[in-house]
Amino acid sequence: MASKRGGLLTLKEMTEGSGCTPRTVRYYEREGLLQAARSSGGHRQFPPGELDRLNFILALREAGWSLEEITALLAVREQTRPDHHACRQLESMVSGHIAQLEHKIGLLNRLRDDLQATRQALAVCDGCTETPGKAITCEACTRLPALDALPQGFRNSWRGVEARAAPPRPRSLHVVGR
Amino acid sequence: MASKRGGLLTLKEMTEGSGCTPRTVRYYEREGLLQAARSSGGHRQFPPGELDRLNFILALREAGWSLEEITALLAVREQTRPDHHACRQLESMVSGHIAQLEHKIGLLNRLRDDLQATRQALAVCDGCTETPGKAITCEACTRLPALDALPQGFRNSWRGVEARAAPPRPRSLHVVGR
DNA sequence: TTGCTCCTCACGTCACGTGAGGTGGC
DNA sequence: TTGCTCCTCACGTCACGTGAGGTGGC
Repeated sequence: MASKRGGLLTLKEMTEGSGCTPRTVRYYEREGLLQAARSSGGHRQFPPGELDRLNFILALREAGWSLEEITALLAVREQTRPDHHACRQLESMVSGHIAQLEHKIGLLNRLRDDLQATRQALAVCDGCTETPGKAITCEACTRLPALDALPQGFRNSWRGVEARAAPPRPRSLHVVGR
Repeated sequence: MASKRGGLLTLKEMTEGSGCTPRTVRYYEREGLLQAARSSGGHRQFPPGELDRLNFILALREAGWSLEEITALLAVREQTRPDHHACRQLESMVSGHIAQLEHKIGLLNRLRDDLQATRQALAVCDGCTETPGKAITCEACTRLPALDALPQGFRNSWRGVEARAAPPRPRSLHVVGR
C-alpha cells in the first residue's frame, strides 16, 4: 500500500506512526526538522526515514529538550563533513544531555515513589467514615501514620495545609502591613 | 536570620531554595498555586511551607504535568472536606499519573541507553583521520559497526541521512508542482 | 460523486522570559 | 546613603491548538 506512492508516507501515516498531531508534523516540517516532498496537489510526502526521525525528535522533546537543541544535535551531520572534529562536537553534546537525562530520571523515580507511597497511605482513607460537612480534618485522624512518616506529595496535597484551607486569619496577629 | 521576618521567606529565598526564577514564583503566586503575604512595601512574604509546595510543583512540572492538573491535585484538599469521597478522588488522580510516570521513565531510560550507545560508538570516531573538505562519509567508514548495529539516535544524527545532506535533487525527476 | 484527508491563513494559549522604569529595606 | 532586591506593567517567545474556509485523491 505504501509502495503505491513509491514508499512515501502521508501526513496521516506520520501521525499514526508516532502518536503526535498533524499540526506538530506540519510545524516540524516548516521549522526544517523534517523534510517532505509535495504531491501535485500540495500534499506532503515523507520519505520513510522521516518517521524514525520524528519519533527520535518526540523522544527528545519528552526528555525536555528544546527544538533548538534538537536542531543543533541533528544538524551536526549536515553542517560539517563527518570527521574527527565533528565527532568530538557530537560527543560533547551527547554527554551533556546524558547527564541531564540521568538527573531527570532520578527526579521522576523519586516522584513516582512518592506518589506510590501516597497511594498506599490513601488505602487507609478507604475505610474513612467521615462525611463532608463535618468539621473533621485529617490532622485529627487516628488511623493515618504520623505526619512526618507520610510522603511529601501526600503532605503537600492533603495534610499540613490547614493554613491554606482555613478562613483568613486576623492580620493583626502577624504584624503584616503596618 | 529567617526568624527576623517571623519565619517568612523572601522571593530570593524561594528561588534559592528551588532553583527556579523569580518570574516563575511570581507567576505561580498570581495563578494561586502559591500564597504569600505582603510587606508594607508590597514585597512578597512566603510561609516556609510554600517552599516545599513550590518544589513539589516544580517536580510535577518536570514530569510533564500542566499547571491546571497540578492545581486540581492540590485543590482536592481545599475543595472538599477530607473524607471517603475526596480520598477516592485523590487516589484516582494519583494512580493515573503514576501510570504516566512509569511510561515516561521507561522512555527516558531507553533514550539514555541510546545516547550512551551513541557515545560508545563515537569513541571509534575519536581516532578518525579524515579532515573536513574531503569527500568522505561515515557510510564508507570501515571502523564503525554496521549501520543496523548502531543505536537509533546515532543513525538519526549521523549515518543514514545522506538524502538530507545531499545537494537538492532535480525536481523534474519527481514531478513536483507542474 | 461521496467521504475522508489534506491544505493554508490567522488568531489563541500555556508557561513563562525580558526589558523598562521605579521603589523597598538592611 | 549606597547597593541589592523587589515591584508592576507590557510586550515577546516557544511549541504548538483551534477553528474557518477551501481543495485533493482513492
